[in-house]
Amino acid sequence: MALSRTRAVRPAARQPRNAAADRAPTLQAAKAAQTRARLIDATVRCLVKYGYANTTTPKVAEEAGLSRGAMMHHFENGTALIKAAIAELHEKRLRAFRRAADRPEHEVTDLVETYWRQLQKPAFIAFHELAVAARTDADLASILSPLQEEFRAKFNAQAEQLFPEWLGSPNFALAMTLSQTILEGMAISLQTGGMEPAQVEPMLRHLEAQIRSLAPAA
Amino acid sequence: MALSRTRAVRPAARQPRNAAADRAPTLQAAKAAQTRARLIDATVRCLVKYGYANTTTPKVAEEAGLSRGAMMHHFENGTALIKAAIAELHEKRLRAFRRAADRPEHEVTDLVETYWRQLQKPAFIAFHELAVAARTDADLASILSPLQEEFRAKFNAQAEQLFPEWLGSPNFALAMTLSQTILEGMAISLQTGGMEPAQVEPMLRHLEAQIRSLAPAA
DNA sequence: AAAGACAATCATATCTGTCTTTTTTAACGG
DNA sequence: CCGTTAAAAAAGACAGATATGATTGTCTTT
Repeated sequence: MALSRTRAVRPAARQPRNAAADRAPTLQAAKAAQTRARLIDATVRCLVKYGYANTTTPKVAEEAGLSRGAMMHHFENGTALIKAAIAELHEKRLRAFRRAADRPEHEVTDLVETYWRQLQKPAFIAFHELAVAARTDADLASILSPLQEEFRAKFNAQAEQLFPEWLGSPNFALAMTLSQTILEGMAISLQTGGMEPAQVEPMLRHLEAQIRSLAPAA
Repeated sequence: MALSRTRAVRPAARQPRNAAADRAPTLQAAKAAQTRARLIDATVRCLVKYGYANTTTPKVAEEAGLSRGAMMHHFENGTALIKAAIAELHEKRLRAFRRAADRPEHEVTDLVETYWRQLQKPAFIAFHELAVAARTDADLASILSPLQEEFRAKFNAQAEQLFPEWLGSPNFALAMTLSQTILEGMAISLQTGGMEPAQVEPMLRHLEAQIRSLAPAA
């Protein structure tokens, strides 16, 4: 996709057009929002199937079952589409954690299981695809970095709220980093052929034991 | 780079030409080997600087200080260049381990330190760049997969040889996977902005403690 | 003279952004 | 209630940029 900056200053045409426009509150043109969602979804699917580099506007349009012209009507350029997809992925990650936090039982190892399940979903693959691309793409990085920081902060806050007994423990940050590193590292290694799938289960159980041993006396 | 397969069947011209050719053992034209090495080096540098997707033949040629035409003289197409770079990276990884094994002192945690240092080098970034691209590029994957498996095997064999007391321990595989996952996961997270650098040291120390506690009674 | 190293150029393919044209569809007045 | 109309949606066409493989030409070395 390459995220190229628009050369000329477009005459400010076709602004993002928030679903519920200023004065016309309800419109059948709320269907536009649905189409936009369809395009964003197609973008994420393309990220997973083709990788960031090969996620081109024609491919996304085809994946969404639309013409490229129609697609450009909803997103003025490829950058806008990627931005929207990133925002969508980010919110999806946050929502998933909120859901997990709303569950009644809060076992220490629930976080591990929940996050691991998260990492199996396409959203994580797409996000990693973007994160890797951002390493050599300053524009992409400027979009992604703040969101990554926000996610880390909310992740920690969520965990702190779920397990108040950890509050103030010097082991808290370590346990968080350990969990994230191991789980995300495994997810990536699985995708890129770096590790054998048979090792996943033992690793999960070991991590759970680790966390328990790091926990302060309840 | 995209690793596209050559369409027509080239008339088998210009075979790889191993540095020391069959009968003409010594030639000043061994400079060709030097140029090839320069090109391979430039390729790795480009992988780090621009990422796999943006590592194009013009960029590599420029980085090597050669014309693209000259480059095509040494590597008939971009695929051949990438293949050579992969082989180079693979051998570099293996050599680094052999060097580490030749050192006299074999502390348990030496492996951690040594591997972690390895992961800071450009070679690992380049390799991960390739591994991620291979997820959606079957041709690249067919080249990379066997090498990854070979690396894993040699990595384990090396460790087993260095620490014979682990032999037969059910914890051995776990310790190996744990080390690889944590260290590689951290290296990637650092590159992609997924974790805070301040957390690296505590993680390294924790991993070392982990390995010690997994070790069988000496 | 012959071969290899190197350079320059050509032709093709694809992606991107922009512009123009057609089709659909919702809104409004008769 | 329905037909007209204007805007939105969709499709298509076009030019610029860039990457790629291939071809041809030049110069040095043996």
